[in-house]
Amino acid sequence: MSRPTMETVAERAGVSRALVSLVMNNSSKVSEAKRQAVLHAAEQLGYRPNLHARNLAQARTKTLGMIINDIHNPFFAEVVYGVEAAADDYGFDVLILNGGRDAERERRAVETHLQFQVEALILVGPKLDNDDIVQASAVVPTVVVASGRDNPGADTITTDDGRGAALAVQHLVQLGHTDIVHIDGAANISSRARSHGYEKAMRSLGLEPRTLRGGDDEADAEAAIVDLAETDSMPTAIFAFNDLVAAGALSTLEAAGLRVPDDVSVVGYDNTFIAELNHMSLTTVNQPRHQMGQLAIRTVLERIEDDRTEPTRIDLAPTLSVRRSTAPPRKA
Amino acid sequence: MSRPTMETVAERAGVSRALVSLVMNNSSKVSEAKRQAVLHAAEQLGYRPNLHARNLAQARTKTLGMIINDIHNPFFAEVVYGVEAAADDYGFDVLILNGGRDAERERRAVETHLQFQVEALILVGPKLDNDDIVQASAVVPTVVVASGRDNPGADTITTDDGRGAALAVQHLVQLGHTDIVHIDGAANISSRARSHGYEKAMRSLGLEPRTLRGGDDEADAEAAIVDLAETDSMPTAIFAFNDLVAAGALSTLEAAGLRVPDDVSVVGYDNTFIAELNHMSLTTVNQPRHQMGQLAIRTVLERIEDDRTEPTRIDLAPTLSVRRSTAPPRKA
DNA sequence: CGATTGCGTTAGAGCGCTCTAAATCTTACG
DNA sequence: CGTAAGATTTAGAGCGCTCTAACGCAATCG
Repeated sequence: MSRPTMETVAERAGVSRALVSLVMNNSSKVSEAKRQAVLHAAEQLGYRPNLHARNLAQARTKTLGMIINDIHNPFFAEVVYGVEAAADDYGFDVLILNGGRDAERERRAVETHLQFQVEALILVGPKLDNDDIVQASAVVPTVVVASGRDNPGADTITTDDGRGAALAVQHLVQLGHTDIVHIDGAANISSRARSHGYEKAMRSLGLEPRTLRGGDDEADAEAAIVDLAETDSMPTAIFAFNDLVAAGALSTLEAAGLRVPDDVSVVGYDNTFIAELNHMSLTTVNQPRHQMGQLAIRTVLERIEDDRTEPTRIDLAPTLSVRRSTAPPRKA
Repeated sequence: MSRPTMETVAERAGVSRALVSLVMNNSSKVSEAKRQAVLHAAEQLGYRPNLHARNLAQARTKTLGMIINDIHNPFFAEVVYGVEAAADDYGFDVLILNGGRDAERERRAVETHLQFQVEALILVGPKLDNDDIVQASAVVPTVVVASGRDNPGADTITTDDGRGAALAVQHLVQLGHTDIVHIDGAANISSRARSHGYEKAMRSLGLEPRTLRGGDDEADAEAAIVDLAETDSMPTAIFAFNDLVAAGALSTLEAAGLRVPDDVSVVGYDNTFIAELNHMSLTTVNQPRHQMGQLAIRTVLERIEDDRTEPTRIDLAPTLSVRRSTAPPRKA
């Protein structure tokens, strides 16, 4: 016994299929009597419109596809809230697929979304390389929410990672640090912009940059820190790719008998709630995530309407949230 | 210029539409020559099957709908990974909708999923009440991944929250605590089971339970702690509804000048990565999240195949992860 | 060599819905 | 009372795909 269709409802209500359709889309040109009859029949039958049929018939889906780098990372969660809130305002549904931090999985996710005929693609912190993104944006309006890299052909919403990194460096230098190491984000899309920013800021202040390979999260910081400890080249401050890496640094430093911020200052990036936790109290660079999500939707919907050709680039200003993981260096 | 359809591909390859369909579903009864021709034409045209059309025609979608309580909570993220991995094995796509910690939003999410003709519903930590869940499961196989509550009509994957709470209490009592307060999860689906477990465990050890209203996350712990501090009835140990609440407790306690674990011990629930962070180092109850996700899929797919009538109830055993937020109480 | 088999291919109906154009019913007006 | 103008309602085609049944054709067999 399969689900009731419009036909079933129409029969029950004693009207035509087309009329049921009108009621379901609450058209204004239906008499109140028939409307009630239809709604009543639908209710009784537990009728629910079949979105696939509707999408096929309408040749549009009012659906957006979002792919997030990693649901595990709270940074992305807040972008999602921004996206959803905005999409809701415009009457679009948002389908979320989890990239799982894997370019290949993301590629399949893009494919799935396209087959679902989403009207636009929102890539949050994609692992995909430029080619893939360009290719996707040739099929459907695409916006990348992330940072740094140029994404020819696709719109991007970023915060100025170079500036963010500079904020971190400046803060540390003002505290009196000169030996500042950066643990980067490895292959992460935002990594390059942040490390460039860090290096540029260091050099412009006459300091020698030192960048170590990190990654996405806690575990990825460990190797770098252990390395610093073992080679006896521990700096007085560390600027990490993101809050999770910073958290990992915190743990590993402590495990190595070093205290934060007394022995080493640590700065994170993203201002996730982790940084806010009193016990972490991590100085970090803040990105306006909610706003980024909203702008992503707005950008992509604009592109659905008119079709500009030049890509939109929105670059927001990061800010620094100073907490207790940074302090002046120990006097030598 | 709209997207190419099977028709277009068929023309280009000089075959019939049906043949293209066979190739796309890689049927074995297509000659190699034609197969190549079709694939080549599809490639050239950038053809991509329209899932809506396919779903309509097949009357099945090979898609599962998942609703998670809150993407912001890392606990759910790991369940998601379990679900996705398992679904992948069975060739099902998983659509994620964010409940946003709001019953009304979840209700809409269920509706959206049903309209998308998902073949099953996976509710992770739902805010929905029983009626809604029963109603949904009347339409489509539904599994609830959460805890505690009886959900007549729907399958459930839980960890035994009563047991988990007891583990926490026993641990604290063994350390010598007798004044243990519980901050609950308010309207959360798992809240009742955990607080019942706590109360039962306390009583069975001859101790008087004290339960305070909490909530889902950091912010929700504050009022409870402030209240304890102001009424001068601070216990020697706190058992929190989840890790986020525990983290909030940690912050607020510290802000009130109390040290953890010296003045107050704190136990969380969920063993999220937050608890693991060295700086948090939270003693907490662990749930096998990944496994829960996998079992959810298995359960729900089984129900799609045969249709048993009795609901499946899988109740997994929690474990305790002891870290540095618990210690013997200060000697009076 | 005609009949049989089986493989590869195709025609055509149908999935549940929307949308246009046309049909029907009211109501208003001269 | 006839008719034009609206207001409602409906028939029917079509969205892109799958699936069943049937078709053509080459290989096989007695």
